[in-house]
Amino acid sequence: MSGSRPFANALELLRDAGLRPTRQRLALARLLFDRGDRHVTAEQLHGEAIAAAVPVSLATVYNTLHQLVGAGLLREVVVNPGRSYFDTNVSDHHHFFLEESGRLLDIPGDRIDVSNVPAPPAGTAIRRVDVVIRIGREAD
Amino acid sequence: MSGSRPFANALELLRDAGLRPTRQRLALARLLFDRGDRHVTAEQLHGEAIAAAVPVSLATVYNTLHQLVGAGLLREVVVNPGRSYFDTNVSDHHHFFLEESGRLLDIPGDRIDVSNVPAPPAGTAIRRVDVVIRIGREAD
DNA sequence: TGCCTTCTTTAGAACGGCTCTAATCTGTTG
DNA sequence: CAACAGATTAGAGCCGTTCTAAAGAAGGCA
Repeated sequence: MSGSRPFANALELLRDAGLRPTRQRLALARLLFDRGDRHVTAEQLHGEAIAAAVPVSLATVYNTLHQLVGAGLLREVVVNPGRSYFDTNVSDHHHFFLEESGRLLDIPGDRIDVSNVPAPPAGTAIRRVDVVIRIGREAD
Repeated sequence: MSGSRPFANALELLRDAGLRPTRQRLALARLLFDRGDRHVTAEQLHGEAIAAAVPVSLATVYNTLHQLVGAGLLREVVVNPGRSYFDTNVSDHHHFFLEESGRLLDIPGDRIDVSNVPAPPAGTAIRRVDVVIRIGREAD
């Protein structure tokens, strides 16, 4: 009963990120990080918080998500115009995107090799390499 | 003076796609395909059409862009939440995305190797593999 | 403990990109 | 040239997200 214990961690996690551990942020952090890797939209998370009897406004959900992204605890994944996903897995990895259902699935970073990448333009550096494999029903 | 001549092609291009060559569609097709590979947003294209004294509504720009995507003549690129880019290069290739300016740069398909890709879930097939290399000012 | 400052939360308005609607217009076919 | 299907349009509407200004909580310090 130790290791990456979730409950106590939400507090530390927020403190380490320099965020005051408020009721709302604690609840959101737990919803996000207590169940392993997740891909949630702001609205989903908001719904879960409400369902868990934690009244949080949508604005706060967005604020918190962006703060966690800023702290490197969350990653924003863009696969769909007009909707952002937030990924609790911040390790090096990529995604399958199921176009029909809008679901995301992780692909471990070591399961894909991206090689032979050209150098970025002068004065710029690579921030991230995103591989999105769009999949759909077989035989379209 | 032959080959992929632009002007005459706009007509053919639309007919081959099963789209009536209307004034608006012809103008948009020329703006899109007469200058080599481009990455445009709907609003950009709309602005160009207006500037070229071709009165087109934004709704028509969207309609036309989607029809061209459906015909395989254009490709939608999603890198930014809340804004779509349309890419006139439909060959196999990938992108640099300059986060500061919002610009896209093509990377030829043969300049990147994506290998060792896991099989997609049963009953699904890969539709496309998108690699987006996000770049920013050096030394962040 | 209570006060004070700072940070956080909030409802609701606002925003931006995109889509829809229903009326008008234009290409095309016979 | 008539007539119909398809295309265009202005403007309203939609949806995810952000902004605003005011009220509310955390934490520090006397």
